[in-house]
Amino acid sequence: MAMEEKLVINELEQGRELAKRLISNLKHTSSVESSKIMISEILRIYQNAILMLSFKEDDKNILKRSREIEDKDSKTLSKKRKLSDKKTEEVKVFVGTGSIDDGYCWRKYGQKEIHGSSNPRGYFRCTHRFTKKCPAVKQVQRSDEDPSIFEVKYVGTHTCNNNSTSPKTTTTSFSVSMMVEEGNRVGLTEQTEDIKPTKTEEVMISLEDLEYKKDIFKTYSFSNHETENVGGWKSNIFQENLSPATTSGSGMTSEIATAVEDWGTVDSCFSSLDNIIDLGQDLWS
DNA sequence: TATATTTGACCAAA
DNA sequence: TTTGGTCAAATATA
Repeated sequence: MAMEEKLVINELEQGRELAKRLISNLKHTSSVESSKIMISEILRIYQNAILMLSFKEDDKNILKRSREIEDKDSKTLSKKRKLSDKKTEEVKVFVGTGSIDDGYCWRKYGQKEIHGSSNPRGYFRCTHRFTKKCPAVKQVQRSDEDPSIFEVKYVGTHTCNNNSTSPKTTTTSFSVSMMVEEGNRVGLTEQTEDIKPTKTEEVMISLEDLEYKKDIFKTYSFSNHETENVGGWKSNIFQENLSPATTSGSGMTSEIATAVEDWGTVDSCFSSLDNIIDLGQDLWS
């Protein structure tokens, strides 16, 4: 049985146990608050399980689509713009919920103002681009229509297998405790998708959805730290309004730094997700 | 000191 | 010529 499946089962079992305790609670106590907390936990656990399954589906989609495009011919490369060809050779498409943080390490290498868009687009490459010749690239841009939504475009296939041992090693009991500590948000996430029928498709992910993913990732201990990430890294997915030049920043840097410090036990590879999430929390507050 | 981010410049496609 | 994507030097951070 795959690790992901075990984790999902573990989540569901916890949900069942909590439901039992809730029943007992309702029989023997009159504490409405404790019952509410349990209901909240149960809903979160099931949401976790759903999202974990979503991740698995995403992986299948990636593999399927990558195979479809793999046989394209390569062109002669100029010294620059190496990645331009990758767009026609390998396009990873994330469909569904689990897409923005796939457990890979991303390093920002550029940011551009996009014509007709009020928000800049950030360019990220796999951290292992040079060490493992991993060609994966992704672009992240805040939606004009809804600033709380990020449009994420994945280009290229990971050859680093960086997430092969990722996340999924610890028990989920920790996740529950983290969730309780973090608040009482309950209910299903609302997600918008915009799958375009082009070679590169985009997925729009709500920050609320990311918050739930953050909860999930906190359930894991990340043991596959690459040596090049030992020191950790702070990357803000987006920076805006720092300068009016072709590239600009967003004033999120300090928030991100704080966020990463507060989440020190988590693999730095996930800091990009954390950055997005923290921005989202700012939006909510 | 090593690693990550910022950002102006460069390049190619449209 | 405009625009999007990338490079790489400068800068920031741990």
